[in-house]
Amino acid sequence: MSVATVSRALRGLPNVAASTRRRVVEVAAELSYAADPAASRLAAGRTSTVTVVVPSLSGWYFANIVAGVEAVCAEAGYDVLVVGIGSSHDLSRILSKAYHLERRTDGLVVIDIAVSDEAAASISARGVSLTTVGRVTDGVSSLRVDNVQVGRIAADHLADLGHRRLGAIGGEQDEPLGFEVSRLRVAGFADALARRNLSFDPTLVEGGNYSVDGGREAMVALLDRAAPPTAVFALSDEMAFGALMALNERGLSPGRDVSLIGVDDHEFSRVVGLTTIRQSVTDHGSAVARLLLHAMEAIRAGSAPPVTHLVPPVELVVRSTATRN
Amino acid sequence: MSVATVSRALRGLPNVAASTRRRVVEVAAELSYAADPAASRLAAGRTSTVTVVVPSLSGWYFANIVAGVEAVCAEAGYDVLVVGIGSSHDLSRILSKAYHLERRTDGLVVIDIAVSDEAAASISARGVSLTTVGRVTDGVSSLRVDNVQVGRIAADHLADLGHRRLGAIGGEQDEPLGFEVSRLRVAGFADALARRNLSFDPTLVEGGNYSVDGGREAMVALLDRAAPPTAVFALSDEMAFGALMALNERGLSPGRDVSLIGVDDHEFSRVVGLTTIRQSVTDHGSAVARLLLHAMEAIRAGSAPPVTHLVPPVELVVRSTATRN
DNA sequence: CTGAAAGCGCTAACAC
DNA sequence: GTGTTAGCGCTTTCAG
Repeated sequence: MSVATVSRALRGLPNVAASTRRRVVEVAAELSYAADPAASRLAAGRTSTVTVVVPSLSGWYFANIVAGVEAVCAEAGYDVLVVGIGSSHDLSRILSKAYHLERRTDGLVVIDIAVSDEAAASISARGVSLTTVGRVTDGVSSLRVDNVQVGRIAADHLADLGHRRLGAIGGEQDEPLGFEVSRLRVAGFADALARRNLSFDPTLVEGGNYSVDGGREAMVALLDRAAPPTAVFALSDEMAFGALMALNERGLSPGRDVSLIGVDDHEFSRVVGLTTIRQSVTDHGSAVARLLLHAMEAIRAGSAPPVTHLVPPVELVVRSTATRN
Repeated sequence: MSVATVSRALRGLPNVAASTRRRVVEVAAELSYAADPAASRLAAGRTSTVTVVVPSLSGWYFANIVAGVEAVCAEAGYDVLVVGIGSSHDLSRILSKAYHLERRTDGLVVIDIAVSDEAAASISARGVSLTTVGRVTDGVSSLRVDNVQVGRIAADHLADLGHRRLGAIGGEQDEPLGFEVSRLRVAGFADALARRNLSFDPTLVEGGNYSVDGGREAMVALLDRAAPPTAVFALSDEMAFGALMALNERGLSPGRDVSLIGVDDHEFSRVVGLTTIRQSVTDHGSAVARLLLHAMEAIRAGSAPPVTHLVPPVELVVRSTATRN
């Protein structure tokens, strides 16, 4: 029996007699033989590897997305490569010709990092599939929550509770990784207030850098205003935790003195009774990985990959940090 | 100029005239040429890839270790592959002959998963370097905190505060991934108490599964005892957070009614004032990655890889959840 | 110090 | 359906 037949049989290609295939598979199992990945990569150009590009791995949000991606890709037989692009702000490193992206990976999931149309085109030209989370690029499958709606939900809840002087803790002036998330959430927040003819003072938005410390400092800054807000919208739970610290340090009680709402429904939100807007981050990771798997399958079959934009729901979770004014 | 010379020049091998090398490097930069990773893998057997094997990616501890590993490996020019072992309890999948471990990776960092002597031997026989975190195997470089000491620090602190009836929240009866961590911490805890002639009631240890929910349930179970402990040692901060929830639910105040100490110094510990024992997890990841880099370098140079066991320090961080009895 | 040539272990045309 | 034969793009002897 020739190597070619074995190769075909093992990969489920057509033009192999059922009986032949059966025997090959059987013997392969017996010998626990499988194709050398390095060799098939070189010969076929297929890597059986998926690459996740994240700004950082520490941080609840990214870690959970990656966990979701890893779980489904591993299940599907792909290796998963993790690339942290730290503060480099873009994808240029892995797009450089010398990096040989297409020799390293079959698919890319890019998390909360802007992918320009040119970058997407270049990736696709190399035969690499692409999906994004948190940001959308024309013609590439993506997953993102409706951040405008997130902002609206926060504003509506706070306004329903009778709050009129509202603040927010969000991204920095200099958005490090192109988090347009902050902009959208704040826009939704302001919009919902406007619809109610409530005013929103944009100077009551403090940068919180999506970290506990940043949230703490932002809350301190807000409390130091001449007229501090009676309620604040933290754009992530981690920043809300920092805000809680700041309140505690001043002897203020969340809910009683200042209302607070976050976003994420982090495991610890329950611990401190944080009212928040839930998103199921690990599920987002799994979902976007499945999108990628489909795209790679299509490419392998020679058809155009489907373009799907997933917008998973978010949900208000009422706990005790936001109360009637 | 022949391909062989270029190959040698670019990889810094000897037997290349300085002038030749200079020109090659120059032209390569100009063309942004670099060797195709798939091809060099096949030809040289070197992958320039490091694999991190973790029980899970969600969870603060693992995510941070991986972050540390990724940062230094990427810096050193290695791709980093992440393999979640989930509940499979061991490394068998990646050790199977068919997986071709040595064709996928140059080095392995295995986190909190038992590596038997045979497994280590098999890995090393394939020319793959190995380092571990949290557990140690003979002859393989590792990093772990002194978990016995962690337990002692907790016990000493609580005993110093006058507590005499102590409980602990730790691993499960059926240790899922071979966390001997729990055993060691509890052993150190009991030992420190014994040295002070204080008794430790082993039935006051409840499994908490290293999760918030698990910690909560464990604390509930402890509170339901006929004689509940006045202080409890949670073997991780995440479990301590769950314990805090349980206390809140019963209207009990941490510190005042029941003292609590954790382990990790999670970002969130400051938020709730959790007294804890700090370990710098991301640094652990970086440190173990450097160990691996050295080992791989040695292997490449044909020398025996050095075996180093790092035991980074831990540190008591006094906050407000543990107070005088 | 440099070049020629033989693989690394597969996959993909192309014949049969 | 199956076998044969070129490569995939490097690295690595081995001559020179």
